[in-house]
Amino acid sequence: MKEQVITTQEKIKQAAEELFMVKGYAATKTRDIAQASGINLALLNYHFKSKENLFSIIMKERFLTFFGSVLPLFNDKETSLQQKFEKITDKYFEILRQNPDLPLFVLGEANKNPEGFAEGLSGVEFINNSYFTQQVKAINPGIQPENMLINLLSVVVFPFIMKPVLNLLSTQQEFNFEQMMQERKQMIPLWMNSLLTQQNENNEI
Amino acid sequence: MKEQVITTQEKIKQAAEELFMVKGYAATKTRDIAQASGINLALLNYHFKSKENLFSIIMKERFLTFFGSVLPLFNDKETSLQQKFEKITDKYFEILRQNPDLPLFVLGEANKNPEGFAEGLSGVEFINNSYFTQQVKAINPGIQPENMLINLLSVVVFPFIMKPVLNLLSTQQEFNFEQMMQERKQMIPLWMNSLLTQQNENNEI
DNA sequence: GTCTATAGTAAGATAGAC
DNA sequence: GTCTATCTTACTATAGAC
Repeated sequence: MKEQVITTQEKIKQAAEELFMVKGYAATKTRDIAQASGINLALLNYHFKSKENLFSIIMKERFLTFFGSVLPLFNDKETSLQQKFEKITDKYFEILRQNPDLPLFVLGEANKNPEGFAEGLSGVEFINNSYFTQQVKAINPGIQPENMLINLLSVVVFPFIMKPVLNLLSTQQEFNFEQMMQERKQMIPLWMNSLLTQQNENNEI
Repeated sequence: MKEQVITTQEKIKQAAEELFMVKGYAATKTRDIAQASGINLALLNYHFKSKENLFSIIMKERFLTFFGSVLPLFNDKETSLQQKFEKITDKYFEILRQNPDLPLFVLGEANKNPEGFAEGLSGVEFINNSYFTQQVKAINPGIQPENMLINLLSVVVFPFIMKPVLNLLSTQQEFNFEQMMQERKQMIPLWMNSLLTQQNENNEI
């Protein structure tokens, strides 16, 4: 185990990250960051030059956390579609459990500042005609592959985004977020499978 | 057609809504709102007392737009599950096409301020043991009904939230958001159907 | 590297004339 | 109802001592 010397820079970054994620850029004040870091306001500017710069550094790291480890799985030539569904689900659940505020932060910023967002993603291997796309086309040519990508990300990520809404449910009835997520993690690959292979029978229910 | 007299209050509210949605509360300055409304800063406070108050009014209206017209559909005793899937999808697509920034705004605020969020939703008929829930249990007791609720909302709403990400895709290949959404609107009810009725066969693909 | 003190500015809100 | 001008506070950033 490497010696855990937490530098001042690290302390500031961790505190800033927490605040930016929860309150957003504009609502986070440099004084709050300084206080949460246990250091002085001037020191923040000494280390990071400006609030804008500090934010930019953190944002790029978070973008990579959100996309970097998952997108490559789409292009893996060694795995079947079924395996992709499983691996992507597992990986994302792991990431999102540790960073529940990540999706809203990343997607919110992507919305407020699309240019900076695109720039922050330089270096990320993208979906562009990925192997995933080819596999979907091979199995079901009747569906746009992008829609399978979206379906998968939707059912994995969205529950974390709507957690506050779900918590409203839990005050009204017996409801357990963790228990629900466990079922999801297990079921999502099967669900994706049945989406992909459904035969448009449209059997009335 | 009623005479379209847009009052000053309306002008301010519309401008403020636009700005709050795109930039968020803290990043939106009262001077920006005044300018976008074509009126003066003082007049904003004359009509709405404070920025906080103006925001609170707009937020509550948006919460109702987002939840009010859709949640009752879950409790409709006259419609089958299949019909619910269709109606909810149609209704939400209609709302979200007109208000593409709505989900991020509502869910972002719900995250930053859960108390105010819950408060703003007083009066909304909720899912609490809805007829939808009973129908899901009847057809497939092996799935938590909340997870079907989440699945439906996920595949409907999440594409609007990740639109900026999808736009990145479109710069790399031929990709049309509208075309994709059309397929989704048509397919989502069928997808939901096959999720619900799948038999856990786990056929390898 | 870290602090105190302060400069400089931006933001929300109000006073008071019309 | 609407405006101009102004008050007051809060914020980012820097200067300068240690």
